[in-house]
Amino acid sequence: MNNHKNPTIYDVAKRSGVSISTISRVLNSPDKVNAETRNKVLDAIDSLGFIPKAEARARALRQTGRIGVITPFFTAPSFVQRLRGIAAALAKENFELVIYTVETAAHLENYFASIPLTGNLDGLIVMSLPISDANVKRLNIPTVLIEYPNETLSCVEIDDVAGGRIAADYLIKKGHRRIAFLGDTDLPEYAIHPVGQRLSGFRQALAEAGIELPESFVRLAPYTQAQTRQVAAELLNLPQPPTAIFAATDFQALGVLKAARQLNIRVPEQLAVVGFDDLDMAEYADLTTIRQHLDESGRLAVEILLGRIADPSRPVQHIHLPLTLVERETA
Amino acid sequence: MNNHKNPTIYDVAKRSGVSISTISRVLNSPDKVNAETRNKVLDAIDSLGFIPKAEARARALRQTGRIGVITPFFTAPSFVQRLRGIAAALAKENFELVIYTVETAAHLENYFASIPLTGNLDGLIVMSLPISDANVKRLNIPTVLIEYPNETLSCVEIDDVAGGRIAADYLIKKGHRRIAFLGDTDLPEYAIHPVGQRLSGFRQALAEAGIELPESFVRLAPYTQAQTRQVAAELLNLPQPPTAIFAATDFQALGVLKAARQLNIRVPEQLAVVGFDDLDMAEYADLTTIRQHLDESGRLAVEILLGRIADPSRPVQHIHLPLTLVERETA
DNA sequence: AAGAAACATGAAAGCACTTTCAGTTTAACA
DNA sequence: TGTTAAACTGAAAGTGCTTTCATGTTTCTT
Repeated sequence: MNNHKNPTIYDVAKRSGVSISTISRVLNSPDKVNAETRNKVLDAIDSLGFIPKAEARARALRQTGRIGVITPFFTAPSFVQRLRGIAAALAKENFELVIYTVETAAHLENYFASIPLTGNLDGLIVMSLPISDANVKRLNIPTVLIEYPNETLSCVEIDDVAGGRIAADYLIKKGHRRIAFLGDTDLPEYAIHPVGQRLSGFRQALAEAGIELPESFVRLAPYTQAQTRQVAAELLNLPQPPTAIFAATDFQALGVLKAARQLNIRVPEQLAVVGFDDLDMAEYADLTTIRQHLDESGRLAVEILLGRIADPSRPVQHIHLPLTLVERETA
Repeated sequence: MNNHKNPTIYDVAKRSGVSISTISRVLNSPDKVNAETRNKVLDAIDSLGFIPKAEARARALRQTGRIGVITPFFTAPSFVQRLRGIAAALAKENFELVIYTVETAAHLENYFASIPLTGNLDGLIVMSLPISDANVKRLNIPTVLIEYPNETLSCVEIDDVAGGRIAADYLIKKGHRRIAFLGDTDLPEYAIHPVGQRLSGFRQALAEAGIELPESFVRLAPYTQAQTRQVAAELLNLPQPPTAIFAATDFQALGVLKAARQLNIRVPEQLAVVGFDDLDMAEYADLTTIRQHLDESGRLAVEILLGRIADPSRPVQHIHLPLTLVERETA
């Protein structure tokens, strides 16, 4: 009857003509069962391909650890690259990787409500997402935050403000005076907004150097190639166009490069472009950019987390990953 | 009494003065419970430190709400894009995504040995990895293969041979006669080799059109930008260089474009380039390519898998995703 | 104000096993 | 042959949770 389903110990019992108790005994204390009966049962188990589930589960939950990652749904390449660092570090340690992608604020709230209770995890990494103090309090497992600071939790932070400064300083040093900013507007309410920070560092550095940043030079575009190109083109078609553009994201920097190419503007001679992230793509495009060590940030988060799991008494760590300028051909 | 033990929902029920059904409800469908009652229950849960036992839940539910994906370690962007499709589809259905990354053959074998026993998954997706008949037999949960055919398991297949033909036919139609192929050599023993198939389709189509494919026009390079560029440059520096190159992968197509740019070879006027995959990057680079609907393949695999989980009597499905040529600016 | 519809809750029946307890065999021994 | 201890085995009572069904309560119609 129950032919190709998942067999239970009832099926085995029927098949071997004994009661379920005996099956259970064969499994758990074989010596208490008559050898003949035992063999009959074992045969039945084999022929049915029976796998005792509870036991398997128990073993699963004990032997291999599970760590969860809550991440914005990975459209942006930078998330993926961080995730890659996490996966790499985890694979080495024989931990399972459970991924929770969030697409709405409710989604996120939901995860925070249920994961600590029911997630069955040994540790949690929250990637590029904000977490309220209330939710922090609810967390009953070791947790590491990436790209979001918190007093009581370990974090791997990126100093986006400093990143903005680095970009500005570099462009200023190169002699540029008309420098524009291009960021993204995709700011779903549940996400964090590093772009704003990058802009603010950028602003500060320009101000300190006594360089004006007209509002027409600060542009935001949705996070798509087409729209970024469009906005970049507007910038470049200004009567007094910028001689340099700092894009808050490599992905958008690529859009700028593309727009420049279409307008026959030579890079870096007529237009310097600096990105942010140092995605894999940046190397392909020879993009000068601010590297934030995406892979590394993931790896580091895992390291801290596993340390904490192994020894919960370890102190909370707040790590600031250094940003570095990668000088390539676009600026 | 049961003071510092592991509290159960019975304890919570007693503490909050409601029945266990209500506890279960606030855990699983909070909106079905009066807010006041819910808060009482939540308080009790908090103060008891109650954590529902996953095993009991899984037993009652007869499913775990977790589906696993075995994937090659995601260096190649195409894996990630497929994964994205999977994650998107799964999140909608409220399933957890557990990722197992494979880096060695032993690793893979290991997963196949342990996952059926211990994985405690409702279903499994095996992405771009081969699976032996012996391992197929061991699998005791619904499984869908991506990019690898199997008689007894559902699969989402890519017709790489046809893809190679499409590329060749297109370039031939465009008038090219000296057409080269650039594939990758990173063929770890555990992985599948779609590039070989693409080459073979490409070869066939050329042969049928009576066009010669000299061995010097078939080049393989490791899957890195630098080495791809190098090999592409060699191809382009041949005394009789090709007028078109079919790269087995978008990632490598980008390398070719880059090499051409460095050699001041105009694309598509002097050199046509066709890629394969249609990665996000392809759009940025305006690359003409063979689209294999990566996201879609992931989504589809999930759909089939969940269908099978819901109703195991559904027949095995073998889906061939259509390949389409996306004509952009490089050929 | 009566009846309908919508809500909120609890009782109880699973789910797939484990374990205790008591009954039945069997084998050994006088 | 009759006892008896040892060895087996099954019935049944858990285990912690979900879910259906039924019963009470509200709230809404008209």
